[in-house]
Amino acid sequence: MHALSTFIDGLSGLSARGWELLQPALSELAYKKNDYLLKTGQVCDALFFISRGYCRAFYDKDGQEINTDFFFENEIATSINSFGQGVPSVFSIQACENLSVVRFDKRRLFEAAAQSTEIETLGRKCLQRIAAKQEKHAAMFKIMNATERYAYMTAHFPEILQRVSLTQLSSYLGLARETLSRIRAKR
Amino acid sequence: MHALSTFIDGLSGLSARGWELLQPALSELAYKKNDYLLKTGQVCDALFFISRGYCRAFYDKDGQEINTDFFFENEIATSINSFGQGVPSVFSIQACENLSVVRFDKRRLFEAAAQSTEIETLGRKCLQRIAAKQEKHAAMFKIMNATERYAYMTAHFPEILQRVSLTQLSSYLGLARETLSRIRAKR
DNA sequence: GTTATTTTGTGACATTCGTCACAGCCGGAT
DNA sequence: ATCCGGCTGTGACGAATGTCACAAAATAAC
Repeated sequence: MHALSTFIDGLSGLSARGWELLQPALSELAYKKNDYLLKTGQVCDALFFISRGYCRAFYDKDGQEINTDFFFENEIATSINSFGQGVPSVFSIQACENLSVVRFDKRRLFEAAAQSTEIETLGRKCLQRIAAKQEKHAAMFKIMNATERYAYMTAHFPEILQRVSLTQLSSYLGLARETLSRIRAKR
Repeated sequence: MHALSTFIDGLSGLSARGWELLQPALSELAYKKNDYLLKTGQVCDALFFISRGYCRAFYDKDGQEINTDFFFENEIATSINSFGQGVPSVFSIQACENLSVVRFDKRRLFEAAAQSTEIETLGRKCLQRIAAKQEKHAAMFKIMNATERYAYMTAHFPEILQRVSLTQLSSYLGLARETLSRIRAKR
């Protein structure tokens, strides 16, 4: 739980009472590599705080898997659309390594938030961070070409480069594996 | 203000007291076509609820303007990164038509939220909607090619097609104006 | 240590897309 | 009516990217 409390302190913090109210919503879970945290078609009823390992969100386009996101330690993995609107998720979330997570149960989280403004604020800040990540990521595709996108990733998210295979990374950057390989070959 | 109250009711609603607390944060403003709501480099200290007209967010890539977003009636326009983190915005927001907006002042909004959980909840729901929009939009670039992106827009956001010129739309879809013109020519 | 399996690199070629140039069209201003 | 500016379409051509095929390298499994 230590990683989680550091994460929460970085957002807006919680009083002792806030923590107490939050407890019923939390559970520590372990996933094995390739296990699913969420499958396409399911309604996402939880947030997953990643404490160790990493996972990916991917979309199945007639048999071909396209990665739409990666979640590393101290990030929240979820489908915003599914979680927020209560609709089936259009993508899956799968562990890429053995994974330790803290699961936030949606129903219990909302109950806790209803009793404590602190927790409501925490949820807002968390969403703010997710929205900001998506805003930047969406802009990347409009502003940059393939070479620039790769350079941007190496400059701003070197961790992803180190831990994710190029095969997995290519679809996240919106290009073919071979193209990414050739971009890297040019210096 | 009627459009705003309908919008808020659609999120989570507000009691009479909530409305009263929110008032000091709100101001009705009019922008003329081509006026700026936010300029690159400024810190965004407000949310803009669009009640009439529409505006665009665009990034300046060495002289060339690239549209990253459009905001129509009953949407919230802002830079999440700048507003949330208090950092200078990397893009501008500009009126594409004469515009009527309700401005939410950041400082006063936070004061109101501190006094009322309702308003805090409203902020969270609003962010949730923005995050969901970005999540879908970012996925579009990874999952679809140019032709599919255009077809997706016509199917899901016909309003944008009707009101935004193809010249403006092309950069939003991540392609050259001429390419969009040719995609349309093929049936 | 050896064998599978996965990952990465590379060549050949087709397709898509961007860039430049120019023409036609439309609407607003005078 | 005329002019002007912005928007859209189109041709020509080169650059970028995708696809298919296969080999080399790295990693995992036994």
